[in-house]
Amino acid sequence: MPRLTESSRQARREEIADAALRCVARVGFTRTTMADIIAESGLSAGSIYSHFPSKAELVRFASSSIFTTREDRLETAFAELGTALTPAQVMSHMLPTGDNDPGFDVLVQIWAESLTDPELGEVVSFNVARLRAVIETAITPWAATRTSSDEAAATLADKTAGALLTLMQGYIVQAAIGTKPEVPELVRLLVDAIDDRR
Amino acid sequence: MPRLTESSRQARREEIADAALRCVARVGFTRTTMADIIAESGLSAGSIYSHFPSKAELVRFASSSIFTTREDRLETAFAELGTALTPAQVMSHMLPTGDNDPGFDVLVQIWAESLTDPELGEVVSFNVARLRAVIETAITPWAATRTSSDEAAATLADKTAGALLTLMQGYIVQAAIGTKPEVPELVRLLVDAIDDRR
DNA sequence: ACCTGAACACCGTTCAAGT
DNA sequence: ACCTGAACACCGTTCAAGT
Repeated sequence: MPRLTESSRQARREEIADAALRCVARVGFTRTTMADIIAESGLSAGSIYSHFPSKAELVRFASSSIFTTREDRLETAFAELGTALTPAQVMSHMLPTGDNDPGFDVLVQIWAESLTDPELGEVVSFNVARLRAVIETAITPWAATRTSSDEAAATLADKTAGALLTLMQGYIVQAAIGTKPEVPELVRLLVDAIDDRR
Repeated sequence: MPRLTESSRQARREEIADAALRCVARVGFTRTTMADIIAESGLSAGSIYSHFPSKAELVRFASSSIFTTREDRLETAFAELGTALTPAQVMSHMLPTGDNDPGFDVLVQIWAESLTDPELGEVVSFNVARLRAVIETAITPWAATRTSSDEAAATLADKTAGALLTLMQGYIVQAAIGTKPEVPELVRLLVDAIDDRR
């Protein structure tokens, strides 16, 4: 059999990863079995292992594509919304309130898995950094209106992006394990509660 | 062999759970194996299975004791600090900044596991509710200073407790997977960023 | 009743054999 | 080169046999 071209090798890897993601959507991350993925992909065990050296590596690949999909969607949304976004608007767009986003469950499971899989940890770190950069870019115009120099604006945007990320992670955990908070109310309550200068 | 008294049965269950928790501290939650727990406890497989019907049940028991320990510690700390706590002070006490708390990793792993184990999900829900109640009690005097009726104070304390919980969960995720935020700075940044009334 | 440890079923991975 | 599927090693659980 002739060697697959590089692009069809890549396509095959994505086909396998997609099968894995369909399993994850159905039975959860940790509970997804190689036998599930084998059945869902329609390939054989050996074939899958000729494309991925291990289940862990497959999971990393699939996780990475989950992150990338979210980040790309967000980047596009921010670009379309124009440049005058406040942090609160950014938060609202990152945390869609309508549908029961099954992706949140998967995110929490990936975070947990990354704590015992250093290589997956790197995938997570990389993507947290990218998401942070996306947020930072989106709020930089806002930061510029509150500071006097470009440098100060960059610092504020950077640090604020980190804080928003932390709040967003809390929202995701809360949405996954319990009730999904209302973003505007959450924000209002926190501001009322925490600002000790009032 | 005579039947163990109820209290020594209980003691044996805790002995096994403690062995499990030592394994979790060493190799992580998902990666802990029954063989590890068997070796660590010094008992045999059959013996452990005469005290717990499954690994899942053992994990639930151990998880529950992790939560209870944290909640008890917090309740005591709040009681000792007196009744005039602000939400920001409550946050600071829930998220110790000094040591590299390994418990945060375990919490994230328990949250993830609870998403595919409904019974563990109940354990988590129960303990989130208890933690929320502990926070609510601690901030009720503060809420009373900002409202005109007891009823309004109770509502504010309840909703604020939920918001603090969400922020705390974000902090825990952030601390587990990346860099631990500084609580005061996090709070200040969020307030500056999010309050659209300024 | 409580405990032991060999045995079983299941899941991740490998490998000899096909095309 | 890519694929197949039986075989292997490992892990959760059971069970006949001990005290």
